[in-house]
Amino acid sequence: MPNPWTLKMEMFTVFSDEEKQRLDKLISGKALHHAPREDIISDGAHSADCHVVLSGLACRYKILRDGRRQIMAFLIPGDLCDAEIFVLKVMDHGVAAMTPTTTALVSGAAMKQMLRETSNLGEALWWGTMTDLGVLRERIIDHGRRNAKERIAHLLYEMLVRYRMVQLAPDDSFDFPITQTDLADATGLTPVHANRTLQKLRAEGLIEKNGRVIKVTDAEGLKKVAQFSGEYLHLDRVHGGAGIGQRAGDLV
Amino acid sequence: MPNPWTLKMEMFTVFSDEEKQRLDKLISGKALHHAPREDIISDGAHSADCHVVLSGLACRYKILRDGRRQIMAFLIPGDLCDAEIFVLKVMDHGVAAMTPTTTALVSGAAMKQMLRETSNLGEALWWGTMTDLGVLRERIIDHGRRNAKERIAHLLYEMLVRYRMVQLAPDDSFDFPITQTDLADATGLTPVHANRTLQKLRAEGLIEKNGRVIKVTDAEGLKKVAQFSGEYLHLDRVHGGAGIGQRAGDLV
DNA sequence: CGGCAGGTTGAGCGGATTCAAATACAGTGG
DNA sequence: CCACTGTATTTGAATCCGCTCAACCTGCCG
Repeated sequence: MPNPWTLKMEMFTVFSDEEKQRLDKLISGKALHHAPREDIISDGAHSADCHVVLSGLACRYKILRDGRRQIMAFLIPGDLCDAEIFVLKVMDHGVAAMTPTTTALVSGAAMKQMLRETSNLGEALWWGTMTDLGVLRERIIDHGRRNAKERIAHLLYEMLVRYRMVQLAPDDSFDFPITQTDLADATGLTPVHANRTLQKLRAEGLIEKNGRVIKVTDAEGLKKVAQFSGEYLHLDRVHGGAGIGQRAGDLV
Repeated sequence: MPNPWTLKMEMFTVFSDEEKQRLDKLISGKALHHAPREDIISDGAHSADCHVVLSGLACRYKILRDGRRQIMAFLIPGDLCDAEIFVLKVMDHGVAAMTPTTTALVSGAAMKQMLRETSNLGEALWWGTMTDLGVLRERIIDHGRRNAKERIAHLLYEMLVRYRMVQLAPDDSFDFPITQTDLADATGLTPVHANRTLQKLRAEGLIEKNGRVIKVTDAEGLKKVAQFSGEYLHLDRVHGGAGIGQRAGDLV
């Protein structure tokens, strides 16, 4: 089973065996274990190396002076936590683990060099950054122009697609053990309202929650209420091989 | 007077004369003129080259199926419209002129090469992309955790700082001829509510509007209402020279 | 002068918040 | 095994921020 980082980037390109091995080697170095609520990188910190999520769930967040918190993104296996370290002095937000999470510490120098290459690897890293931008823009639309129900539906559907990318959504269900307070901080709602909205989505038979796992019982329905359109994830593998395996676009 | 693109990037680094000339040359090619409301790049389009705003005002936007519009970012002189063209097949949003706008068409190949360089230029381009990410994240906080007044104040203060970067905010006033409907689409409010909120900011003596130009009459006050903290713009010139000129951090 | 886009104002409504209390649940230690 | 504790979820009721709808005003341009 390939590592999630490779899996994710293969949504964009096709790697040679050699390239895959190179990626494997990069993340096979030091693995870090983070307890829930522990910062993986703190706001204002700097690091020479960067972190790739291997398992678990993390989030980008920022806390305002008056204590209000906003979660700006969820990070799942395969996601890069801190691409900014290559040029910026300090992080302008924090990244924290939400569940027990493991990350691979990847040499900043090696990453930087890879980004500079004209290769599948360099392109794929770029693609990751650009789709991160796309995801953030979509979140702005969520908050600005979608109501509570659409907003939560959109977030959940996006998570479904992203989990599918790294093959962690068997049967349209995925491990997503966040509290409703976390969900509220991510969607810009209050915990109470997040709760009531979630109940509606369940009542309409779109999703189910069994403990830590979310099961999307009506993917098409959820997609429809969310007005989801997956172009912003750019899952159109450019150097598509001869029909081997699943086409990336089929995931949305 | 240096071009705005160079000016902006000099908030991050210090260019040699040679580097400045190279930038000048890059944007001295074809200049494009765009009428208000005209797309500079359309959603779904692809281009081999990319656009740098030289004058005027543009925005990134997306329109939902039901007609709702969200403006995700404003682009002012010095801003790069479409860094994504290097790796992505198509734009996942549109960029439109809001006023008569001129852009320089920069060769995609030349840009791509520059990004690959280990040089001040390459770093500066990266910095631009990373701060774009920061700005988007801040917009998410705006929408998720700030009320109408804080939100508009935050946007306006950010615009002030960004106009200062390219020396277009003499006396804390800048040309920002957007309609209240545009402002509403950017802040996730309705035009009516944007109007009332704007009135409050004026009544409190924080801003003034004279025709097309916004004058920030009480910068400190506006900053306070907005709970503005400028770290996310990363205006800390790394290779700072011997105290020549204004320190970038003084702009926030 | 008429037309039109943008700005302003008022009144009523509603989605989301706030505050508060009740319930469910998991872990811990006696 | 159960009482105890802290955390998360659920429910209710009152309130408010921002929305909707609609009218009116203003400045600009043909």
